Amino acid sequence: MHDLDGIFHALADPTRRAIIGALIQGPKTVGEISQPFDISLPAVSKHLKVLERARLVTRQVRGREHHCRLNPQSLAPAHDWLSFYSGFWQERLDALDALLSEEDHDNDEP
Amino acid sequence: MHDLDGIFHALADPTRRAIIGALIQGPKTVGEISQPFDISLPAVSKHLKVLERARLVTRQVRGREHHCRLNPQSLAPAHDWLSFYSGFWQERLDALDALLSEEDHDNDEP
DNA sequence: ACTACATTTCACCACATGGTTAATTATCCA
DNA sequence: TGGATAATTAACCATGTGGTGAAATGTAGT
Repeated sequence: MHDLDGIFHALADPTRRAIIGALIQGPKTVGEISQPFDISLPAVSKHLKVLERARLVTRQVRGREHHCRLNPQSLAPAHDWLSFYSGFWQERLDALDALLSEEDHDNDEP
Repeated sequence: MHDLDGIFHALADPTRRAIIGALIQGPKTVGEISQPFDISLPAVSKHLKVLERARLVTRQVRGREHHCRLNPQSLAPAHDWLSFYSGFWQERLDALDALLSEEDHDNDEP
């Protein structure tokens, strides 16, 4: 599986994005993470596993508490991918479109 | 459903990312899009529907051909989200970590 | 040792996903 | 009109997803 599959899939769920948003302030235990959400602890545990598999979150077990920490540099591949496709190419796509529609125009009026 | 759900979900599949990659050179028909892939036309059709729902691709029906066109500015929300979390915050997260581990250190040696 | 606590694992459910083949719709063209 | 072509829709299948409650695991504290 490509890295991007796992990263984008992890980001496609609003609960997981919210977990990331909560984790940006600093490490939190699983219980602390689950607190604002209206879902069971096992559900949160599963979300965390998805985030871990994508390396967006790392875990440090200290006693019975699992401290989860955001690993933002792992977002880089996704960010790079989007930077490549988003905005940057907009102008030259517009230019290409203009060119193509000119061609069409030429064909319409031979 | 939040926009980001659909966008990130659309991007989580390698076939769909490849379709986007193919479409960056300019509009293509469904047949042209499906040509490099080893999957059936209905499968491609489904992928295109996912991309359309996320507004990453628009379609213009001309006769029996459906011309699909990339809509890159629709990637902006995802790009913005990632810009916010990726890299930009890295330094201050590092600073926070340093601060926290100092505190821990203080606690270890009172 | 016993109990409380933090978290995971298990077994299950409803539903979505990505794929298939076959049938359908709609357009082009001779 | 009739046949080829472009694409979708329909019906189906295996697997994955997000959720649950109940049981299990492991650690902390008295």
